[in-house]
Amino acid sequence: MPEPVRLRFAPSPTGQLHVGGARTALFNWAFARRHGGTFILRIEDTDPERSTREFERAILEGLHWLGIDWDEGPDVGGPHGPYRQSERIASHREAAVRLLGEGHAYRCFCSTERLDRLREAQAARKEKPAYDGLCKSIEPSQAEQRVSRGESHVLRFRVPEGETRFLDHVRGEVVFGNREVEDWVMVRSDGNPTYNFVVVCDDVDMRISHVFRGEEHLVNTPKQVLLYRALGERVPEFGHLPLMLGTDRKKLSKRTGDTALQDYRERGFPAEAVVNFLCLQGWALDGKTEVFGVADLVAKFDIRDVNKAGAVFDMDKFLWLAGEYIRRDSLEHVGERCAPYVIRAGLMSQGEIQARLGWFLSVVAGEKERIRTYSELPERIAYLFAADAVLGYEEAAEKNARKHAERVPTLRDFLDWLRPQLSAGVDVAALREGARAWIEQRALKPPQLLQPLRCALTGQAGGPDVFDVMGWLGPERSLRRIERATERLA
RNA sequence: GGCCCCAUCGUCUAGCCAGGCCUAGGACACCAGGUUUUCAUCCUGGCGACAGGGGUUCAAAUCCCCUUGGGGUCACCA
Repeated sequence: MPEPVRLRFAPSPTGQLHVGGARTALFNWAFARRHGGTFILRIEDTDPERSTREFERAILEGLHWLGIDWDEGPDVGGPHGPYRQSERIASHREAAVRLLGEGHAYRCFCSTERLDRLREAQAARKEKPAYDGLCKSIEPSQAEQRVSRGESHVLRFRVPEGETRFLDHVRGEVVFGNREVEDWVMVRSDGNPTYNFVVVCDDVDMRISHVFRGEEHLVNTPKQVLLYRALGERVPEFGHLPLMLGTDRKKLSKRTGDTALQDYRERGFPAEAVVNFLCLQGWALDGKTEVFGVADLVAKFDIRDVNKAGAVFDMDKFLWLAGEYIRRDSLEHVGERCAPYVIRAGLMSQGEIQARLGWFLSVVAGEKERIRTYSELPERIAYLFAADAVLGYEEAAEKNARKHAERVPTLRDFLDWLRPQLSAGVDVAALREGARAWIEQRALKPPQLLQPLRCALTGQAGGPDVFDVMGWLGPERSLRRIERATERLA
């Protein structure tokens, strides 16, 4: 284990934090914490066109939401800052000049047009598109002259002969023939450095010991290893995480579903469930335990236990996990999390929830084991807020009610019994017991009363105990709904 | 297409590195039954995989090779 242990997560603020990126961050963080190392957040904003502070903020917030913290970063500072690549240009420039002086890089004056033509021709001949090295052999002095004349150019890395091998902690030894690695652009014609260049410069400057990232970066690694060597620096340990796949088995993309962490947050997935699910994509705690938290991850995570094969994102399992967390959570907390969705749906205001917190929590308790995400609550309890006179009946609910031929007389009889019971409000427990006796006395099967009653009160086929529902509705509304059902279910 | 990576139930995975303990374990989903006034929860059971072919070995899911299949990547994006 190289010391000190220093890992980083380096997102580019050109969009929302991707769930795959979130998992990468999580694994890097867990490894750092497991080994008492340092976890660093670095913002890769070298693409000024697409990078925004807005996205940067959203990414930081998303990571915080997952419970990931960092020891060094753009917001907290640290001894190896700045932590935004755009602010590290001076150091990049210095490295570029050095590489150029030592012959590890050269100036390339080829125009974009020539490069395009080159690639076209190569494609036509079914060759791999790659830079042909035209400018490789230009004398440095001659190159400097052309530069002083103001000729536009880029800086390319001079890839040596031979092959490049490195040990990947997920995959084992990986070998690339250097002929497959073209002389890639380090610095653009506008003077801005490219990703493959800065990532190495910054990882060197920040003394990064382990680089764990998505498998899509595997092919970049030889370029970077070569650069570390040219710089005379220690090559970090690598680990390329398997891709997260859509149901089409391709890299998870917007086409196959929500890819932004924020989407899941907005859909009301508990953060702990997201973390848990992300862990399960490519890693397992012990092969048996499915539900576990960050403490277990930190205690057991080993990069060598990460799977090599890509993992298909299984929404069913994700939803199951989310529900599992909600079921295990406290009523108060679930209520608190659900409240914004209830408000957004226009069911209650913040003030109403506060004023009737006991009532609200009772309703939440009734649905807690049924919802899988916080956002599922409003649609499930909307019937409580509907006007009694226009409450709609779901098809399945009405079907269940109409199964019973004697539904209307039964409801009428029940209503006669119920009215006096409700004169002093709803005592749910007493009502439930009373109704049970009532059913028994008439030698009815419970569904004969309860299914029409459920339809009358909720218009839904499923849901919590009907007597709880009456408690929530209160006496007047309960009676009104049952009265109306004696007509509607006729 | 070149290069690189990968391959256990439909899906996530354990087992593989250190070959026998594997009649391949768990979970999601699905199906059946039980509990419940319905739905959900919960409980029980079922379905269901070592991609194919060669080797190595007394013994292979585990090691090697080939085939097939899948994926990633081929920018002055990151």
